[in-house]
Amino acid sequence: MARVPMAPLVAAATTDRGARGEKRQQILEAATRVFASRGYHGARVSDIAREAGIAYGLVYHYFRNKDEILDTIFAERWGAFVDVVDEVAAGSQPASEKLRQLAALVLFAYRRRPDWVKVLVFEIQRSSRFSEPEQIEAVGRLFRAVARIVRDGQEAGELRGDLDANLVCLAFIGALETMITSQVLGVMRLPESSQSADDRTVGDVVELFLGGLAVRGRS
Amino acid sequence: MARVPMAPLVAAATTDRGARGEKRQQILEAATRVFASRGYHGARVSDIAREAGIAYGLVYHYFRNKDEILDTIFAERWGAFVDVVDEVAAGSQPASEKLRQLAALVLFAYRRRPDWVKVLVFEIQRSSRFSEPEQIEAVGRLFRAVARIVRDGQEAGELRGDLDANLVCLAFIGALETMITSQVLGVMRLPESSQSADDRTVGDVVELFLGGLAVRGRS
Amino acid sequence: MARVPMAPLVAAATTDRGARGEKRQQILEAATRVFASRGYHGARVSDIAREAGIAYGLVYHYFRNKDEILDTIFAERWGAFVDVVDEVAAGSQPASEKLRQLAALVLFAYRRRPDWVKVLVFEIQRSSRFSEPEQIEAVGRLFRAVARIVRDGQEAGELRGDLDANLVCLAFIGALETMITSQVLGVMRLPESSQSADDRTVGDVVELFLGGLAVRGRS
Amino acid sequence: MARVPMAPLVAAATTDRGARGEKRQQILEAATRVFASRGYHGARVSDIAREAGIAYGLVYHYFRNKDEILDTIFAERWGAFVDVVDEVAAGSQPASEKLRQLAALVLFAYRRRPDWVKVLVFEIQRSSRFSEPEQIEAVGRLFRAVARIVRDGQEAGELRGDLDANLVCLAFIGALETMITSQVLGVMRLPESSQSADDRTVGDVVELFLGGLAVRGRS
DNA sequence: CATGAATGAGCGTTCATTCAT
DNA sequence: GATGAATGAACGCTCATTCAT
Repeated sequence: MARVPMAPLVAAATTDRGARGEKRQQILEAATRVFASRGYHGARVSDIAREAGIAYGLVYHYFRNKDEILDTIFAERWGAFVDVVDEVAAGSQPASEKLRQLAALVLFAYRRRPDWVKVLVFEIQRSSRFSEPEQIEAVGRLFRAVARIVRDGQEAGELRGDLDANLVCLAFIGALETMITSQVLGVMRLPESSQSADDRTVGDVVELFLGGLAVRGRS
Repeated sequence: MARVPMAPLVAAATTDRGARGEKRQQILEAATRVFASRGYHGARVSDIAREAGIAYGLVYHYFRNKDEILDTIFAERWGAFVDVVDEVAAGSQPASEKLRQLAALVLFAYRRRPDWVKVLVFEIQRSSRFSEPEQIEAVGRLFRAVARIVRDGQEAGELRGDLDANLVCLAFIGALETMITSQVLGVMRLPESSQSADDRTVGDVVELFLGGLAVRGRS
Repeated sequence: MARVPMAPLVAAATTDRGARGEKRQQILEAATRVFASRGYHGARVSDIAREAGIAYGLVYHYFRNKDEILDTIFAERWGAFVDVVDEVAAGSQPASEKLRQLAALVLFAYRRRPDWVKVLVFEIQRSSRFSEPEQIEAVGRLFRAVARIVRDGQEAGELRGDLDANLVCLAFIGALETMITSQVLGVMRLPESSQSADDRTVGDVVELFLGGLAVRGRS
Repeated sequence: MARVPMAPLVAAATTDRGARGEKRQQILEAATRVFASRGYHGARVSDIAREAGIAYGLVYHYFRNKDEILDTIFAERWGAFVDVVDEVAAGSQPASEKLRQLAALVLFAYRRRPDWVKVLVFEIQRSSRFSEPEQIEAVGRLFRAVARIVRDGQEAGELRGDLDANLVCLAFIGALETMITSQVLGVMRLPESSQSADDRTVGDVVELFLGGLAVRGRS
C-alpha cells in the first residue's frame, strides 16, 4: 500500500517567505478560523484582524479586499489538495488503492485541519465567486483527476466499464463530501472520529463503491 | 416498480389559503427565484418584492424578516421532500427499488424545479441558520429515512450487513447531491439532461451502489 | 434698457414636483450650503443629511451617491444660468447692453444666492468631475453664448473687429469671476456690496471693456 | 520695452541647499506633477513618493504632512511669481508696458511650467487652506501689486482715473486666469499656443484693456 | 537618512426594517 | 391590506501618519 504525500495538505505554506510572508500567512490562518466559525459573510474584516493580532488596515497591505483573502485561501489550499490527488491519480497502484488513498486524504485533511476543510467545502462553494470560471475550473481539476482514476481502472480491466466514469467520480466525491459535512454538522454520527475509526470508514466507503451493496449469492 | 407520489414536490403549496395565502405564496416563489439566481446574501428584500410584483414593505406583512422567508421555503419544500422520502422508505418494495425511487425523486425535482433545488441545496446549507438545531433536525429526518431504507434492506438480507448503514446513507445522498451540483455549475457534464438520460443516470447510480465498481470474476 | 429675466436664477426649482421633489430639493439646498461652507471634499454626507434635517440613508433614496448631488446642483443651476445668458445673447439690444446685462446677471446671482455661486465657481470646477466631457461641454455653452455676443457686436460694427472674439469673451468672463472670487474671499474689497454699489460696479466693468483704460487725448 | 526677469519663475529653487535640499526639491517637483494631474485630493502621499522615486515614509522627513507640501509649493512658487510682479510694478515704464509684461509673465509661466501654474491656479485655490489668512494675504500681495500698477498709471495721467483701480486690477487678473484655464481645459481654444501666438495674445489682451472694445468713431 | 510595515480614524454606501399614510 | 418614504446601524475600504529597524 503506497504512501500518499499528505504533508502539503497540512503544512502551513511558510516555506522561505521571510517576515512578509509570515504575516500574510498569519492573516490567512486567522481568516480561515474566522470564516470557518462565522461564515464568510458573517466574518468582519475587523474580526480577522483581531484574530490575527494585527491592526485593521494591515489586512489591506496584504490583500486587496476581503474577497481576495477567500480566493487566496481557496487557491492555496485547494491547489495543494488537488496536487496530491493528481499525484495519486498518476500512480501505478490499482484504482481501488487510489480510491482508498483519496478517501483517506479527505478524512485525514479534515481531521488535521477541520477549519481549512470547512472553509473549502462550505464557504467557497457558497461565495458568490464560486460561479466564476476560475473557481469552476479549479473544481474541474479535481473532478478530472478523480475521473481519470476511474477511467484508468476501467481501461485496465479492474473496474467495470459499463458505468459512466464521470458519474462514478461525482458519486465518490459526493460521498466523501457528505461524510465530512455530517461530521461538521453533527447531523449524523459516523463511528467516533479517531485514527482507527477513520481507517475503518475509509475501508468501508471503498468497499461500498467497489463491492456494492448487493448481497452476492452463489446465485 | 411502484410509483412514487412526486406531485407534492413540484406543486406550489397553494391549497386553500385564500387571498392572503396567494400573495404569501407569490412572495415565496419570487424569493426562491431570486435566492436561486443571486444567492441569499446577494438578494435584497426589494429584489424579492419587485420579482413578486408587490410593494416593498408588504413583504413584512407576511414575513417577520428576510430570514423567515428562507426558513419558510426550507420548511415547506424540504418538508414535502422528506415526506415523500418517508413514504418511499415505508414501502414494501425491495431496498434497491427504494433507492432507485429516491434517486429518481431527486433528479426529477431538479428537472422540474431547479430553483427550489438550488435554494435547498446551496442557500439553506450555507445560511448561518443552517447550524441551528431546527435545521439540523430537518436534515436528520432525511438521513434517518434513507438510513432506514438501508437498514431495512440489510435486515431483509437484500443488502450486505457488514457496511455501516449510516455511512451508506451518507454516501448515497452525497452522490445524488453532487450530481445535481455538477449540473448546476456545469463543471462536469453528465449525459444530456433529458427524461431518458435521467432514467439512465438513475439506473447507473443505483447499479453503482448495488453492484459496485469491481469487475466480477467467475472466481 | 431691456429687462433680463433673472428669476430662474434664484428660484428654487420647486415647480410642481409634489412631496418627493420637495425633499429632493431640500437635500440639494442643504448640500449647496454645506458644499459652500466646507467644500465638496470636506462635506460629509452626514453633514448634508443633518443640514437637510433628514436621516442619513434618505439621501441615498434621492441620489445614487455624493457625486451625483454635486452633478445635479451643477446641472440645474448652471443650466438655468446659461439659459438666461443665451436669452440675453439672442436679444436685439446692442452688444454693450448685453454685456451690461451679463455682468448684472452674475453679480445679481451672487448677491441673491451666494452659496449657489460659490459652489458653481469653486466646488464644481475643482471636483475631479470637472474634466469630464459633460462638464466641459456645459462650460463651453456659456463661452459660446458670450462669444456670440461679442461676434454679433463686431459684425454689427459696434465692436472692434480686430480683437479675437474668443479672447474677449474669456477676458470678460474672467473679470466677472474674479470679482466674485474677491468678494467671497474678502481678499480685495470692491466698493461695498449693495444694490447701488453693484450697479456702479456693473457700469464700471462694462465701461472698462468698452472704453478701455487709456486716456483719450485729443491726440 | 524693458526686459522682465522671468528666470525665477521657472528655475527650480535649488540654490545652495545641499543634499537635503535636493531631495526636498525632488519631492516638491514630484508633488507638483501629481497634484497637477490628479488634483490635491486625488493625490496620495504614496503617489508622490513613487513619482519622486523615494520611499514612502521619507516624505515625512521633509514635510510635516501632505498639506505642508502644497503650502510649500504655493509659498515658493507664488512668492517667486509675486516677486517678479512686484519688480514689474516698481519699474518706471508706462503702465501699459507693465500690463503687457504682466500678461507675458503669466502666459510665459504657463508655457514653461504648466504643472506649476495648474497647481497654483486650480489646486491651491481649492484647497481648504485657501481661506486661511496666510494664503489670502499672499493673494492680496499680487492684487496690491497689480492695483499699484493701475493706480500709478492713473496718477501719471496715462490711465483713466474714473475707474476703480481695484476693479480694473481684478478684471485684468481674471482675464489672464481664465485664458489659462481655458487652455488647460481645452474648453475654448485660443489661437495655437506658440511663442508668436502668445505674443499676439498678450498684445490683444493689453489692447483690449487699454483701447476698449468700442469702435472709435470720428464722433 | 531611508524604508515600508503598521496603525486606526474616518467616511461612503448598503440595506434590512419600521412607520406614517 | 398596501405603499414606499424614512431610518440608522453596520461594515468595507482608504490613506494620512507613525514607528521600528
